[in-house]
This record gives sequence, C-alpha cells and structure tokens, in this order.
Amino acid sequence: MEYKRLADVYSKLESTTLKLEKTDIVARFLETVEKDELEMVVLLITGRVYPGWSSQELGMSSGLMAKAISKAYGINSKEIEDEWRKLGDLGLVTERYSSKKSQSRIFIKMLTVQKVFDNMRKISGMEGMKSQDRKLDLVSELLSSVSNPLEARYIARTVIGDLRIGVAEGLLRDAIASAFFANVFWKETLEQKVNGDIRLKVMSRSVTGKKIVVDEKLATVLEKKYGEDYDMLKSGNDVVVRQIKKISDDELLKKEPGIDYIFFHDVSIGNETKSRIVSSVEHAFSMTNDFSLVALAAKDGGFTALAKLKMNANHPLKVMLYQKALTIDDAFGIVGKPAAIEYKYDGFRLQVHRTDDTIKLFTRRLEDVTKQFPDVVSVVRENVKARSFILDCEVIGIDMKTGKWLPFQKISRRIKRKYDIDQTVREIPVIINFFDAMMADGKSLIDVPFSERRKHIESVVSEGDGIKVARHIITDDVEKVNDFYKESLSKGNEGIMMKNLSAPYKPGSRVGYGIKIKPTMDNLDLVIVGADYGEGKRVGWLSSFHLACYDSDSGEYLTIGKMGTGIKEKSEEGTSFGELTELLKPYITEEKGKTVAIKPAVVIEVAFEEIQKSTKYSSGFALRFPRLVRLREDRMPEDASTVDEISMVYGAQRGRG
DNA sequence: AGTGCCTGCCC
DNA sequence: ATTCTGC
DNA sequence: GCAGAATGGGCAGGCACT
Repeated sequence: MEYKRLADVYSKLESTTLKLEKTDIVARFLETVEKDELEMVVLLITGRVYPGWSSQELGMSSGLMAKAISKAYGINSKEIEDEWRKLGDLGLVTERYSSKKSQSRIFIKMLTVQKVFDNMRKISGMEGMKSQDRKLDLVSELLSSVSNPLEARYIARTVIGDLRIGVAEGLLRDAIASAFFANVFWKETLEQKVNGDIRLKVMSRSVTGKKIVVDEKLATVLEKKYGEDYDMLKSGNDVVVRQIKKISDDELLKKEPGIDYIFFHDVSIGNETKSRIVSSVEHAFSMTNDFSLVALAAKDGGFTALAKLKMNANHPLKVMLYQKALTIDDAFGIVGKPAAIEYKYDGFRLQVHRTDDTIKLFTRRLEDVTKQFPDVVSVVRENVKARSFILDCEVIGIDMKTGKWLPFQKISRRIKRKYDIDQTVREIPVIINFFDAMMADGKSLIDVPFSERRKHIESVVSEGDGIKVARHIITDDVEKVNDFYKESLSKGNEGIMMKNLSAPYKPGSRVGYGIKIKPTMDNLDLVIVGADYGEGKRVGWLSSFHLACYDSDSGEYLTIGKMGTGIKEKSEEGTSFGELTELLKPYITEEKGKTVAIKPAVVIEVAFEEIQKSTKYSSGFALRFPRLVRLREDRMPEDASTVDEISMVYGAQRGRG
C-alpha cells in the first residue's frame, strides 16, 4: 500500500472532531486493508510500530526530529525553533520544508507503508556509537522519498510518537467493531437527520452492493412510511427480510461472509446487539493489549476468534484506573454505601503474574520490571499460596533506618534500573500491598464483585515482611472514613481509595468504581518569570509558565518549577491562555525558540500535591502536580510566597515532620 | 572521565 | 500525575 | 461520564561532546 493512502486517512481524521465520523473513517479504511498488511496498518494508525506491551522503543522524539529536519532540508536549528513555535508542531514544520522542496522532486517509486514501517523498526533497533546519526539517515531517507508534503507531516509525527489525529484506544475499538461486524441500525437511527435528510434516504442513495438484513416488523413500517427510499435501497443491495426477535446466531453478524448492515425495529435490541459487538472487541483487547491481533481475529474469525483471545498469566493486563473526588460524601455518592476504604500508598503500581513456575512483574504501562525486583519475586513465591494468578498491588519503599515508608521519589530509583540492582535491593527494601485480583488458578476474576476478589487475596496471601494485603475497612459511616483517612495520612500515605464493593475489574478504564481522595495543601502565590509557547491545540499561546517564589533576604525571585494545567482554553470559563498571554506579553524581555523570559509582574495562585526537594530549580524546591487556581491581580510580585515559608511547609508535610 | 541533553516512563 | 473540552 | 490532548517533577540510561 502506498503511504500516501495512509496519510490521506490521517488527514481526514485530523479534519473532524466528531467521534462517530472518525470511527467511520477508520472503519471504512480498515475494511479495505488486506490481511497481510492489517497488523502493520493497525499499529501505524495508533502511531506505533510495536504494540503497547512491547519494550521496543524508537529512542527518538522531538529533539532528534528537529535535527532530522535540519539534516534532511539543510535548515539551521534556529529557524526550525522559530517555525516550531509558530506552527506548534514539528509535523507541520517538516511538511512546510518538504513542500518548499517539492518542485525539484523526481519520483522514482512511491513511498510505501511497508517502507515507512521497516525504517521505523530499524530505528528502534539501533544503538551504540553514531546510532543517532544513523537514525537521522533513516528518517531523511523517508522524507526524501515522499510524493506529497502531507506524508512528511505524518512521518515526523510518527517519529515523535504523537500523531494528533484524535484516535486512541476507545475509537479504534469502535472502528474495528464497525469494520468487521455488521453495522447496526434501528428505527430511530434510520430516521435520524444526517446532512439534512433522514439516514435511510442518505443510505438509499449511497449504499450499494451490500447485504442488508431487515427486521420484519421494521420492513412493514419502512414500506409504509418511506416506500420510495426503501425500494431504492432494495434495488441496489441484497436486502433480506427476517423475523428477528433477537439475533441468536452471532456469526451472522460478522462481515465477509455475512451481513454488512442489520436493521432492527426496537431500540433495545439494536443497542444490545451493538454493545455485544463492541464488548467482544473490547474484551479481546483487554486480554491482549494488541489491536493488531484483535483486528486480525475479528476479520478472520469474528466472535469465535475474538473469544479465543483469553487472559493469560505472563501477558500483562491493562490496569483499572480510578477517579478523583474532593469529599468523602461525594465519593460515597459515586461508589455507593457501604464501600471498601483503602490506604492510597505513595508508591507505584505493580501487576504480579504467576504461572506454575514463572513470576513476572509489570508496571502500570505494562513494562516488564521482573529483573528490577528480585526481592518481590521471592517474597511472592514464598507467600502467595496459589499456582497461577494475576494480582494488583502498590509497592512502597521503606527507610532502612527508621522503618518509615519512603516518598515515591526514593523508590522510583529502582524502577528503571539496569545496573547495581542487588545493591538497591538492599538499600531500598519494599513492601507490596495487594489490593485486587484479576486471575486465580487460571480463571478470570474480572467479572466477579470486588468484595469477592478482595476475599480471594486474603485467602491466598500470607502476610509477612515485605508482603501485605492493603489495609482496608468496609463502612458506610463518614466519620469512620474520616478517622481512617487521618490514620492513612499520618503514615505518610497520599490519602485513601474508596471502592464499590460489587464492581467488576475494568481493565484500562477510569470508571467510577473506585475513587481516590487526597488532602489539599494551602495554595501558593507565585510569580511568573518565564513561559513556553504551546503545541497542538495551544499553538500561539503561552502554555507553560515558569514560576518563582520571593526571597525576602536578597529581594530575588527563585524558581520553583513550571505549570501548564488548570488554565482554560475558553476565556468565558475563567483565566485563559489568551488572557495570560496578553497580560504577560508586555513583560517579555527575551525570546529563544519557544521559551520567553518574563519580568516579574504577574502573580498567580497555584495548587499542588506536595513540595519536593529539587536540584533543578534555584529555590531548592519543586512542586508535585502544580496547577493554576486563579490570577492574583491584587498581589505585587513582592507579595508572593517566600522561600522561607515554602521551606516551613516542606518540613511540615504528611508523615515527614 | 565528566557533563549535558534527550528519551521514556514512574508518579 | 491534573485538568479542560468535545461528544 | 468518558476519551483524548494539553501539561507538571524526577528518575535511570544512553549518546554526543568536551
């Protein structure tokens, strides 16, 4: 397949924000892809060349891409930086230089999807001396063989790992469902207006050569109400009328061979059928984390093949994510009463797998970290009494001297380590706290209620040094939760989790079955002393703001980090990027690429989770998760929080005093 | 050998 | 991680 | 209410440069 075709699809996707339209674009494209190219195309649609669970990386991002542009088109880096700031996206920058060169281009051969894919995979395999140069050559080779600047745009974005086409898991899942299974409609959806006309009429003009099954009850209605349009649909397609109480033969819903469209009379049957298709795709993806496999299975074997993609210890599962609430009452409102309340440990998420002899550990993003935690492997081997399982836990570090739990920063030293692992095992011992179970003795637990999954953990885990079941209570009493919350914080935890007792485990989604509650710190008033221009949807605005506190001794402003969230895009909603940009412009003293220096004048109120020690910023501190609360127009820069105040707050933080 | 910058991934 | 926004 | 796209600090590792 020519890369140009894929680039056109990307471009169409970029030109609409409508999810249904995007889904349709991807689905209609996938329908046309041959089996031997499907794996590659599905990966490239998600902007990758290896599936999410793979540890293969490109080792190339915006920095090296800027160099690649420089090399491929002979442009100096300052000019590239300026264009980058103006266009807000290196993909557009690449496209621009590509189009300037295009007149002199002589086509020998069209660039193929396969070629792009192969070069990207070569890039990810490269290491050692001069490897960066060789990576640049591979990118240059692609850029010089495009037939169209649009292709250059997407080659650059694939290198950066950010396609910006608004397609991620949810949408691709729906698109695969729509591409390889019958498209389901019912009376209301056929009567819905699309571009001014009802959908049935639109379809009668545009759909030809398809196999369409129509509910007998609906057929009568269509003939009576829309006879002319319905006749036109029948004349151009293979329309079969059936009595359909309920589609019991799942395989009928598969395309190739099978049916392309199915029309029901009742909303409920339509919805049920549609969701049966989508959830079978979703389930297959949950099990494999690999849309290439899912798409192939769906195309080839429909429901049967999708159902064969089963949960498998040693293959990581997407983890369930949790929402945030401000108060215990709000949380109860979402998860119901009574609920399970757990400590929210300040560690990192670990998925523990065991098949008979093999234990494997995966992070939240499915990286295999078994090598980094031999201590966890052995404690699991000895203390979990089951042969085959998948469990979810939070790992925290402990201070060798005091026995207290360490803040996340410390344990993070172990996560990506490749060398001196044994030494850090001794220096930073850990405790694993199990809080969920997804598989037991080869059987999936994701559909059993949380309360049962919890019981299962308690039955297989024997607690000991370094291995615990997450501390929890079950209650419907706000006061009891409050006490538990205080207890949790006093141990240095981040807060608490509140969980719905009857909820299933939903891999990969942030549904309201679990809620996290964290305390709020008093906000700081900080001075803006610099900023960066934004990318993508924030192009043209100052988008990230460099913050400083005041040193009353020296009268200087000391930096404490950057902030790029909490700001509104629309000015009606509150303090917006536009407003801040206009406000700060007169104070800009220096510009370099996307970064500007700003004279201290504007004070803002900033919320955060925690103050950390930092070597990067001149105040010696940095904020964990900073976000804008509001402008402080009533404050002068000298009124900002002082470094002494911040130092006091640092010392008084949870579990640290 | 030391340093600085980039990348990817934890939160 | 947090937050905002379109669907 | 969800999915997607913006953005934060800091860690280890790896490459390039001095």
